[in-house]
Amino acid sequence: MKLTTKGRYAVTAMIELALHCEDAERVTLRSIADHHGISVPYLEQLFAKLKSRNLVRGVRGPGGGYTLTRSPDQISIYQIINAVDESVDVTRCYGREDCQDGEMCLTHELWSDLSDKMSEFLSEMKLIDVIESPRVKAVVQRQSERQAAAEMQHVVFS
Amino acid sequence: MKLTTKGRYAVTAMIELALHCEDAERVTLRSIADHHGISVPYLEQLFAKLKSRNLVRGVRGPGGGYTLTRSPDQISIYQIINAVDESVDVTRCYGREDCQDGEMCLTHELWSDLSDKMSEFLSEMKLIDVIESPRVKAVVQRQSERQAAAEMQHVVFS
DNA sequence: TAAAAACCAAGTAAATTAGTATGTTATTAA
DNA sequence: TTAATAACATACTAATTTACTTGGTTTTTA
Repeated sequence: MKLTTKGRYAVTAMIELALHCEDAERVTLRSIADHHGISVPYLEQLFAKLKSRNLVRGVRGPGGGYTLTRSPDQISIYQIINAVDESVDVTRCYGREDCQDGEMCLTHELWSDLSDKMSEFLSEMKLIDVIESPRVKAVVQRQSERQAAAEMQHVVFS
Repeated sequence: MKLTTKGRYAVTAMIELALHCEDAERVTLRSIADHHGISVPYLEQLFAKLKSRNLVRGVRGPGGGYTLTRSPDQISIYQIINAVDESVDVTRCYGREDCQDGEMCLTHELWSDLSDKMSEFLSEMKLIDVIESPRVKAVVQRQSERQAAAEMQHVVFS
């Protein structure tokens, strides 16, 4: 279990999909990139992994984009973070004198205990729990209002 | 909140101190380094931070080493991890168009929510909870048996 | 048929992690 | 009093990971 900004990017991106999954709207990486200041190819790398774990589905061509494969209550934060942050080497102690006879060393033991609890916690936390938190909802509300205004301007001037 | 191998090293080292705190025994960085295959100067870096957060006390000279400043039920895993992994920049979105007017953006909001829950979880988890877990205890038991045998040999041959 | 988007691969810059080297200072035990 | 031990300190380096860049191809829609 590792928790870094990389995982945060993935969760953030998945939230964007979750916010548009009701109307089955496709979300482009371009829009996520613009919204959060991440480069498109970097997102592509992350989405390749999310796709291989069957968390998202990609649709090519104009009007294309990504959607969730399941509803946001079926996808845990753990799954997302685990998809992009590949396995950490908890096995650093393997092959050392302290760890012979197939017995694992103290570090390994205790960290995997801790890691398990962490994983359990993040497994229970679903995407829907995050997007339904009041604070997040308030921000989404403000953003969609602002976006509506921007779109209106766009329609007028294009 | 960040969770990497660096934090794991720090927790591991603190466990070593916790295991010897009853008899007020001092633990040298040398012994931790040998035990876990980490370099002494790297541990020194970590312990400088642990010390500045007042989690450990160092005693110089022969017979010296480190001890905990408090009992293991007074030190949380969160405190340890936070001491060595300095603040992550959750503020990547500051200053962008989306985030004007002092309003924080969605990413920031949801990740800090997640981060808070994580921190809460790790704050509740004390050093003593880890060293008292049955699986960890079993390993400590085996190690101390083996160490006793090694020490006996050492006495005989030195 | 042109544009939009996913998809793909290789390389690079920046940051972080982990380690090395070379000290000094304080303390203890011989 | 002196040698050894171990904390404390600083600067540099190697390795790894993170984030980005570049330059494509393929698919699909308007």
